[in-house]
Amino acid sequence: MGAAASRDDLVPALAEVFREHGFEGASLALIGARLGLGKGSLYHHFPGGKEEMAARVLEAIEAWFEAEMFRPLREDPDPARAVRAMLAASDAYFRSGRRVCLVGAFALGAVRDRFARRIDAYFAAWRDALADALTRAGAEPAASRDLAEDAVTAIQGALVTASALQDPELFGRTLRRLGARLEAAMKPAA
Amino acid sequence: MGAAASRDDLVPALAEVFREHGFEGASLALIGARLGLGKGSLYHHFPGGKEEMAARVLEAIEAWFEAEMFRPLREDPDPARAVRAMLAASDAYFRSGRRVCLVGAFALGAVRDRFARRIDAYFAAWRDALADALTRAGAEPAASRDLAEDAVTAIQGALVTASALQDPELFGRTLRRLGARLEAAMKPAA
DNA sequence: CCGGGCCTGTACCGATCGGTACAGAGATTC
DNA sequence: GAATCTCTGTACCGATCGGTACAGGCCCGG
Repeated sequence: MGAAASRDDLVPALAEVFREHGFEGASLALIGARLGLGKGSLYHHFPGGKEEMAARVLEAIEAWFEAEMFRPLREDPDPARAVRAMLAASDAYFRSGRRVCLVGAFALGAVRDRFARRIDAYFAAWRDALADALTRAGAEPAASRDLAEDAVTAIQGALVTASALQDPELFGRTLRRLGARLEAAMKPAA
Repeated sequence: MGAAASRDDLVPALAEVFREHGFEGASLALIGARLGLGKGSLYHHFPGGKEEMAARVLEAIEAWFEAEMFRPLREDPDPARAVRAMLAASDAYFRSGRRVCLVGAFALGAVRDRFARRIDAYFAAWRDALADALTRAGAEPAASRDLAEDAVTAIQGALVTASALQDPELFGRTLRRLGARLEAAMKPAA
């Protein structure tokens, strides 16, 4: 379908193709068709081929999360607000469960090893940034780490089951449950 | 490596290959090598090709979960015990987070649509059986449904993040947190 | 000893895979 | 206006894809 109008839209469009078809399933023919580019152009912009395309996509995703979620979690003077913003940003980014997490999908597949460092870094940064915010919001450090792990896990799981059951609302319900758990932990005292 | 000794070991061995490489990544050459069979034998046992292989694998998985987890959840006269047994069975089946859920991996990929009914049925049966057990254990029906959805989601998410972070212990920690939440709900009164 | 299943390996098929080579279009620069 | 540089489409490469055809090995009942 639609050609990518601008060059800067190339990576997001690539991300969408990888999200929908996975790394192995996204053939160069398919990518070219979706981006409106022939192989010549593809290899001009990404001399490293598919591997570089995927690497650039992972890079862009990590940069987006870092700027929009992880940094606020670490630096916002109001950590509770940053936590709530994270949940809202998750709902927006994953299109309320209609979109899949590319990094999570890569983690389950055979490509995991090829991009191990980036995949690991993405989840570790998310977990650590959230734990930091929870601690700053008054939770015990140990409890914060536990809860942060729980939160990232719940979001990933919700993307899996929402996709499996074709039930996008499941994602919203999970975020609500998760929000309640996070709020409870952030209250300075029970 | 090792050839599958008996014919009955074919499907479990197939499942392992699909788990490790995904549907698209599991080529017939790879499958043949892992099962110690040539294409002739492969197509003799599975005339429908890869599609039938995957279908038989999903069938076998669903049958195992039905017998070992879902039915006990629905029928065990001691539902609380069945819930605890489910957590233990999950830990065993997924090798404490070292193994991935094939159904979940399929759900995230492009193959989802091809096996939509089976994937949907697997997760729906799990959720509904667990909700049934929780209700029988004294929880409110609405809370049971919520908690059951939460549990299946948490387990799937833990498999994603454990694989991503190469941290199998994350799976056990998630099961412990989940167990605590389930136990709390099963107490007849707070 | 022999005929006929069941099961197997192998050669082969057209299609598609990721990747390369290259010639030319279009704009820009002097 | 000629040279240059960026970007593009297309033809082509060997390898591999899923799948088919088929001949023969094995083992059985007769």
